[in-house]
Amino acid sequence: MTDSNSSKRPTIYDLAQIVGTSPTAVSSVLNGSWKKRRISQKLADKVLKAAQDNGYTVNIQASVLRRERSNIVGMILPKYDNRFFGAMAEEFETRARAAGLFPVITCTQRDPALELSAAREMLSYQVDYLICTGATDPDQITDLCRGAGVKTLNLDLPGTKAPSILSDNFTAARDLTRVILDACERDFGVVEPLLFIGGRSDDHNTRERRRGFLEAHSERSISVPDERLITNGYAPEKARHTLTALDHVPHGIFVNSTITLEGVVFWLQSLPPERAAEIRYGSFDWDPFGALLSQSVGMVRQDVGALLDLTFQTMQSGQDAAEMQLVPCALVMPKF
Amino acid sequence: MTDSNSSKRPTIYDLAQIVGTSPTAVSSVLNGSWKKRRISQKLADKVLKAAQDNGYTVNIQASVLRRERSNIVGMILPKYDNRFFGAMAEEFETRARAAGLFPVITCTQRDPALELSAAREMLSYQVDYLICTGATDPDQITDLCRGAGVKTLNLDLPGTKAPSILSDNFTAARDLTRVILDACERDFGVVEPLLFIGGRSDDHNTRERRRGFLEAHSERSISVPDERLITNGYAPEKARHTLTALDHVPHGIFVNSTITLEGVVFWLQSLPPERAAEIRYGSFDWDPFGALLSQSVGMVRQDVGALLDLTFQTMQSGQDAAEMQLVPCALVMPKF
DNA sequence: AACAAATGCTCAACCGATGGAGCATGATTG
DNA sequence: CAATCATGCTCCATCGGTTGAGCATTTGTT
Repeated sequence: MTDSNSSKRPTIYDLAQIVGTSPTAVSSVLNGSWKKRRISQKLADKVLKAAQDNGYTVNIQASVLRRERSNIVGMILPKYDNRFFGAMAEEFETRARAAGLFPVITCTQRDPALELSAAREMLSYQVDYLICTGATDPDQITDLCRGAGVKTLNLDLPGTKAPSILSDNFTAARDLTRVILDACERDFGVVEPLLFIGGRSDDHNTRERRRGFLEAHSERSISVPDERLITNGYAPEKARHTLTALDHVPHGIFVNSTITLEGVVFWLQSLPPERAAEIRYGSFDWDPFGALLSQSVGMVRQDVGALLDLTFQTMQSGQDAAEMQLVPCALVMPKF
Repeated sequence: MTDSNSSKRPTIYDLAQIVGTSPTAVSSVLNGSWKKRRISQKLADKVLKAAQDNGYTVNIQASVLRRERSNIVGMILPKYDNRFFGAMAEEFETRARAAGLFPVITCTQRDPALELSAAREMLSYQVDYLICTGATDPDQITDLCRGAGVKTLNLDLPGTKAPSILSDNFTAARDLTRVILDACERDFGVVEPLLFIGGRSDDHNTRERRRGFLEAHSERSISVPDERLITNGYAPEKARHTLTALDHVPHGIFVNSTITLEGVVFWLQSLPPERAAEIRYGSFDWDPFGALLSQSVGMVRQDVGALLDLTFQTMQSGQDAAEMQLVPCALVMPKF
């Protein structure tokens, strides 16, 4: 039934002994190449039963060591602390398994040094492919991996040396801006430049979103003064302090991330209710609670499924060129 | 500078050739055992430089295969979609790296079959230790791993065959219930049984929280009718439908998870404002947005840091007995 | 019956890193 | 000056699974 004496895990050599055959036969039965190797059904059955009975699990390390491909796909991810990255991780795992691959994810805390050492760790695992999500310096990682013959792909933030897949930040930001402008006009009869808050000006996505933000304003011939564009980081406290310190906050606010939104909402709650009621905001990235506040007029929800479909498609096609592919976002409107 | 010809990654054999020494010397320099092996500083420097120049990374597969310990610690996790599990994953990775171990996390979608196959996969990776977070059937996994000589630990949900580390759900739920009862009395002058919503009655944590909930009521001699205890799952839509269908919802609601809270808040937003203003809720598990709604009177925030400190401590002590250790939670009160 | 072809399996080398055993040197000691 | 010891390194077997080559034996063909 179970293993008799040894506390160690059974190997193909143990199973071979039990069944009375060679390790080669056992290996080929267990890895599925037995048909090609002309092993009889009868022997295969015996081996499978023995494996079952003895709780055999293949030693991936040994297996990968011998083969040329590891079937391991790595993903590095900045954080697990918001819905977007959480969904990316889950969907990545699901798709990898569906494709018969082994996913390995590690999170890098938005720290460039950690990103690099994480990439190195992935190489140690002999990953066949590395997906760099939201990496600060993806090109550096691409270089590192290319030296080891491993292809990479940049997800969510673009690089210049590997394929990049990201959301169409510009279009989504433009559409979201329109919605906020509409809401301000509808609810308060006001046509004025919105406040853009959150993100960093050196960040590709922030730049694209700001471009969409400005585009929607210029469509309506609204000019946006520089002080309405505040990109001093993602941190919630920063946003709250900024808003508190501002002597005039417009009716409409474009919030550049859910993490910044925390600060905005905190600030909102500190206002007298009649003042809070005069605010409308839209946020880039979706959060179930953020969407439910009454001042929320829309949220951009990135299409994680499509991003990852395209990622796997690109990966499996072997495409290696530094092309950028954009995926449309959904604009989620309040349900009531 | 970089590797000259081969697209393959350099091995210790390549470096040995480059430096003009033996693979053993290279290996011992790179893994730190060179002092003990009486390799000269001069040779060590040459090897390190060659490794640097050629972008060498150790082949974990080969290394693990040869050694008896892998230094890999596995964690299985139900989901990445809320702050609690996200924080668990991040803190686990941080602590593992700090201890010189390699973390591998995989998420199992609350699916018992996936949990088991994930555990099997972890064994394939030769993990030295497996942490089962929120597993539906942890004992089965413990059995599987024990057969392979791998110790496990149950985190967040207890098992009966391995050490279990979890939050003190009872105390936290009792304290949270007190706070909600207080709020209802203070704000509305009402003393009545609260509504308990969310979770499953076969789930250990839900049972403990319900026990705390009932304890707080009985302290005040409030009896709770059965229909006030609704544990028909965590899904947000379920909670919303239940609340909508209820002909009388009390002023105070005990929400058993942030995922259920989504449904509660959705329902709240659908009420006329004057009706919504008559509700107070507290929630088990913390979410930044959930905490900011005006009806929120408190949230239990599990102490992820302490949970993982204790986890690593237990792991490193080698303690193997099926003991249960409880970690106190924090009760986060609204800030305004 | 003679030969070819298919069937069913085993052998042995190998993947890359590791660690015990061992072998030259040069330095130290009685 | 032989014996002892420390120093600095190399050799080789090994971990467990994979794969090309190869070897009996059986089956099919003319």
